Amino acid sequence: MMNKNKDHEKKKNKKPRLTWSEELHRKFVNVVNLLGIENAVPRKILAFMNDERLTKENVASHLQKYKLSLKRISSSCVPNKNGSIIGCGQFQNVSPSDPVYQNDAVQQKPMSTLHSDERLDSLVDDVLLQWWEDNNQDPTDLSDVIGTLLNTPPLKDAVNSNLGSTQDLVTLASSSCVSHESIEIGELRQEIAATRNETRQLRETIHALKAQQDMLVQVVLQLLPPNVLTQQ
DNA sequence: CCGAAAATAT
DNA sequence: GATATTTTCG
Repeated sequence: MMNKNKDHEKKKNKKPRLTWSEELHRKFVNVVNLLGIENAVPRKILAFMNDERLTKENVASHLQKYKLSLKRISSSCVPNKNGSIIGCGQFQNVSPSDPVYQNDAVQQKPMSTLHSDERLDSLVDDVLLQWWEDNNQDPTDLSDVIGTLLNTPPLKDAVNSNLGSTQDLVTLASSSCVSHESIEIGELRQEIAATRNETRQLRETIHALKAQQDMLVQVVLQLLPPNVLTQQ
């Protein structure tokens, strides 16, 4: 009808172009990790995210891009698997400026080579505190509450690796203490033991919570297929 | 409904 | 021109 009326000023019933803020993306990744890339299909993701801003198409589109980025990353880690010729000289050629690292989650925790003390601190400050912080946030947001734990893939690994290095910590601390002759080695040991114990408890808590969440996810998934409201 | 590809918008 | 997001298609 309207002559040369471009779609410009037409904001009738059209939703404005969605932009995936970091917050939205984080939520998205949370849910995807929660469901597992396996069952992460648009409808379920949408239901779990439960965000009025989103439409199934939005999610589908973002999922497509997300999978592509995952694909790129994994393939750059495992160049090939052909049991034939061609010496495996393939090097990773994904520069830090690669869009993959800038746009999509998949952030690596740069704390794998820190020294014992720092590692412990990192564990507490950078991971666990983060976790608590996130978990204590607005408990009305299902996706956030549920996703937080799994949201931080580095969490489990970080905890385990640090837990594993606790032994080293003990020996390290002991030796350095001995060399400085009698500096309350007893207290030190105690402290170490306490920390160790604390860490163990935290790990247990995390395991428990994860189990709870996994269970919850299963329940919701069972409840989903029928006809959960999915229209926006 | 899903995922991939083509079309647009930024 | 490159990306991000939307729309079309199978």
